[in-house]
Amino acid sequence: MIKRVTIYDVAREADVSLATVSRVINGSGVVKNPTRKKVEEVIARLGYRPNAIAQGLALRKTTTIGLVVSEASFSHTGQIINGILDVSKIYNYNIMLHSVTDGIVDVSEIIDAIIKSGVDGAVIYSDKILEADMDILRKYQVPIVVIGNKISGDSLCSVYVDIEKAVYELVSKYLSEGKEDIAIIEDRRNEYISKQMVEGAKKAFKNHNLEFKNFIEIPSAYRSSYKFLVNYFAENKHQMVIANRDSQAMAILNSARENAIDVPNDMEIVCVMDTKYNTIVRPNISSFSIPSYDLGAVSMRILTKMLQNEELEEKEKCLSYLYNPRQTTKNNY
Amino acid sequence: MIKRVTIYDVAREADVSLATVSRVINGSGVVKNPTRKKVEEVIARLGYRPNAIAQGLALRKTTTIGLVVSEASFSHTGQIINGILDVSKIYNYNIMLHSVTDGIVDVSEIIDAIIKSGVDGAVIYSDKILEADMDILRKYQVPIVVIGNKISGDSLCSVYVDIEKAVYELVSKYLSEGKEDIAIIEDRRNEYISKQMVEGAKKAFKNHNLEFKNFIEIPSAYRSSYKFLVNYFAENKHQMVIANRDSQAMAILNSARENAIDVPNDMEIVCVMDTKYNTIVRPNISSFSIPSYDLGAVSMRILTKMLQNEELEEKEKCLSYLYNPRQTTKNNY
DNA sequence: CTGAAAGCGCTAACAC
DNA sequence: GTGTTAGCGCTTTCAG
Repeated sequence: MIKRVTIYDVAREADVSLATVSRVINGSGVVKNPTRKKVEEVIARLGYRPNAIAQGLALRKTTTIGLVVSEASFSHTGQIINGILDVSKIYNYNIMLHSVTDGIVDVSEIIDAIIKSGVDGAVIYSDKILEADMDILRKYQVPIVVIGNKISGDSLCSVYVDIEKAVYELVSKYLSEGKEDIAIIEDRRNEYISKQMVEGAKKAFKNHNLEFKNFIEIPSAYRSSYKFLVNYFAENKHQMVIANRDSQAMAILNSARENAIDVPNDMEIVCVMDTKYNTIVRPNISSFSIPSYDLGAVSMRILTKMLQNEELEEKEKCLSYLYNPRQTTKNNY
Repeated sequence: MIKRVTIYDVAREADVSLATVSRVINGSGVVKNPTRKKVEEVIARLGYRPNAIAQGLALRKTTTIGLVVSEASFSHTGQIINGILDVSKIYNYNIMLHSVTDGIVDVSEIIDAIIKSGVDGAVIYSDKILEADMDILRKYQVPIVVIGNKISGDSLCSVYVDIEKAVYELVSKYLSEGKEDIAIIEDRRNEYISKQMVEGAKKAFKNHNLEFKNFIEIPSAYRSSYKFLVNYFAENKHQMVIANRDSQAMAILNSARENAIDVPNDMEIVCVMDTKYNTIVRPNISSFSIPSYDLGAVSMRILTKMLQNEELEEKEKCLSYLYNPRQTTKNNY
């Protein structure tokens, strides 16, 4: 950021005042047409670009929003980011990206960076940021939209998919068909979702006067759940198993095949997150489709509304999922 | 960004001057210990955080770097982003994320945003940003690191993997075994890589006095290459085919299975990008492993060096790949 | 319709 | 050691 052409240069060159230049670049106030033309010509000639930092200082807003994610490499997260990026472009916001990587960064540093950078708002998609952290942000007047958790508050909204309900409905269906040996696989990378899945199952079981107990936790000794699952399903079998991530569902599928368990006839599999891999793998994996891109896009849209004090119809926006029965389940419903 | 506690508040409360406060928060200059203590106490009590925007203005640098990617949802891109994020945390840089999505954003807007935001530097991983665009950035003194293309210049470095060489070696190996029916699948989303792959193959063929001609282009009518490939391999077969993305390799695998083509005995498949899905799918897909995370991490590291005028051992950094023969190829070498 | 001037919050000479 | 002050580049009253 060495010497660049500034508004002074433009003003001098066009023989007008700073104020006038400022008016033409912002379209604020009235400027006579010839004056405007002249200024615009100089701007073009000099290749002047307003310095957003200085604007930020003067206006006390940055048209930048902070985005916090846990892990950028999941396809689901990528989609969310894409959604946010696309909408933010439309409303001319910049995105400051932060990630909560265990070990390298701790949450307090991120909070710090967010506050210092003076973002106008933030979108958070991460289990790792807790209520307490968000309190700090709110103290600094940062409007926040949370993705994935149903939560709201003064300057806090959320966009989520009701996973609990999804699982509840699915499990209920199976129970009413008399299939009671249903298991849910933990997703250590998404504790919150795992919890919701279990809640949904519990409710469904309770309705049938049964108790849900097949929550399969991944022992922490395993670096990847994949390894564990391949072992587990070499020795265990359920009528139906629900996993969160595609790779988990695939692990189950693989070990089923290796152990001559027929999917879907001996064991059915449903995956919560829907990614393209679910339809690439054979058999195609039945799954809910969680609208990742929309989660991102909608949350960004809501944030823009908050920032412009527009009316919000609801602070907790629930996006609907679709159930896509494919080849790992027996009944299409 | 409403009224926040400023350096003035701290100075007044601690009964010292701005300069002193500035000195303690920056660790610059010398401050007597009791004074320092007092200031630190006030800072803590008031919850003061320096405003990075104002700092940016005063210092004419932002400790923010711009990151441009084509598409955030590929696992490969996600890994690159993770690498960049981790390193940027270490050196205390913020990341401003931009994506070049066809239709929604055009490149000139991104260039504009980057310049206006006054980033200290930029990392670009996108085929869509051309030389001409980078020239503009350089005119504005933005040091740039490009990922994926071998390129360099005044304030321009790059980090890449020599895909051409990888393919050259692989193809040479096959040719020397007398396997000449080798095909390469176009990846429309990564034209540059496709081009390199073809170059590598051409050279290898030329060495054997042969001509490479099986570059399979995906007709633009197809929204996804997956569909096309399933059709193509229902009617065609090669001794060996090389694809770039995992989903393409899987498409080939699927249609091979459906058409009773035995992989690897009737047809071998190699994928360039290595993702976890390559080892999840059965048979496991042989592939090169392109160190995505490292591409990101190294490029960010180089950028920090450029920004601090540290010595750079090379402006075009080539990262090495590994070849992982798995179950879609016959020979392990 | 346009210009002058006072900040926005912070840093960095330069004094004291 | 610590305080004073002049910017950094821009916006926005308030006069004219």
